[in-house]
Amino acid sequence: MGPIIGMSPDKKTEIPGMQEERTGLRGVCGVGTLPEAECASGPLATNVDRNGGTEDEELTNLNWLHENLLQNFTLGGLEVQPSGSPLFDIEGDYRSNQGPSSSSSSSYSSHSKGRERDSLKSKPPFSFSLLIYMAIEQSANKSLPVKEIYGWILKHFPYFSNAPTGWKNSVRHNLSLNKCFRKVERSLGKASGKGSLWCVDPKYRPNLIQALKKQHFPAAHAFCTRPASPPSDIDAATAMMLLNSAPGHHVDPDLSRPDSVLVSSDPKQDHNYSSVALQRCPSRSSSSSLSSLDEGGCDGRQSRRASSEGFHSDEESDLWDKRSVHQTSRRPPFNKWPVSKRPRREVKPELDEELKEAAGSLLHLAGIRSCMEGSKRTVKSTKLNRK
DNA sequence: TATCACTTAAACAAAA
DNA sequence: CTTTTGTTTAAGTGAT
Repeated sequence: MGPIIGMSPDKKTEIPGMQEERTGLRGVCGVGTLPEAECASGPLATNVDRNGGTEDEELTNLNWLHENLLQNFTLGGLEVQPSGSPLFDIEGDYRSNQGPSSSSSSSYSSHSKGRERDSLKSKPPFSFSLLIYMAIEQSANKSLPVKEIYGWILKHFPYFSNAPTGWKNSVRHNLSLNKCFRKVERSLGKASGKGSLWCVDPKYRPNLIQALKKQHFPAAHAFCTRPASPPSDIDAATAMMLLNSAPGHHVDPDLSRPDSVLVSSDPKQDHNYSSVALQRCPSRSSSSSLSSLDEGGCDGRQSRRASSEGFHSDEESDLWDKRSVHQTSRRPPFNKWPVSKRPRREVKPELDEELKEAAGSLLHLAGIRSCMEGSKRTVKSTKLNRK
């Protein structure tokens, strides 16, 4: 049954060391708790980017971070980026907006063009789960039918437009299996149409956000020990509650700033999308199965293997910690930087500077001050924790 | 080497 | 009847 010949065709195209990351995360970045941007179908973004340069990956990546995070990664605040936002264009077609991207993008722009094409070819550094999450979060109603999810992905990651259609299957597969996504009947809203709407289970949102951040830029969380805030919209309360309740999460109540970046102070907290063990989706049959262990109740047939589909809920309470820790590194974002196999831990001194800069801007943007110290500590503690 | 997270493929059923 | 959507199962890859 499964693929026998080394995965899908497109997979072959990607070179394990230099592919995905370059893609366009840019656009996506704005995800988080997106406000009710009304963009469900009208995506917001216009992107720009393409980062990924081939040559200067590190710098490039940093630039990417800088720009992206700064301009778009407003968790929760992201909102609709006017198409004018240069940085929000993940798509391959570097739309006209590449104007001088604001801030510091000088370097970026200089390279960006060269990389545009890359983003078209490279795979997004996000897992399907995150892509779906982003799509949903950016929708006006925070729920989308699969078709629109496809559309969002295509729009933001042109890579898929050329990829074999299998990715759609993967998307559906994820929707079905990930506990993070819930199917809701489409009653209001789009009256007709096939299928149901899919939304993110609020319980898992914080985790998704964390995961997203980690994938974006693993070191990003280190920049802020203190999470900024969730979006200013209604979800804020929920998100805060969730985050606060989660171990290590502290959300600044005030952060209603749209552009704040939400970061977990706890390194462990990452991307265990399934934070609190809970049963998910009542509406879903076995989907949740992701973890037969945890929600054994749901369906147990997905045995261990299936459980690996991601997002498990913790079987053991402490699982969250254990898993999240390494989950983070699972899909290294820009990973596979030539620099080293473990981008996250080994930060070169030069990079450090870059990081600091980026961090500074980021923090500034997020309205967070003086977290560098904290972040440093966080980094250290992270390391310690990992041990 | 085992395990985990994630991806991809495919079969199938149900709905539109 | 065809296409889309949703669910499941199986297997491969890569990282730890």
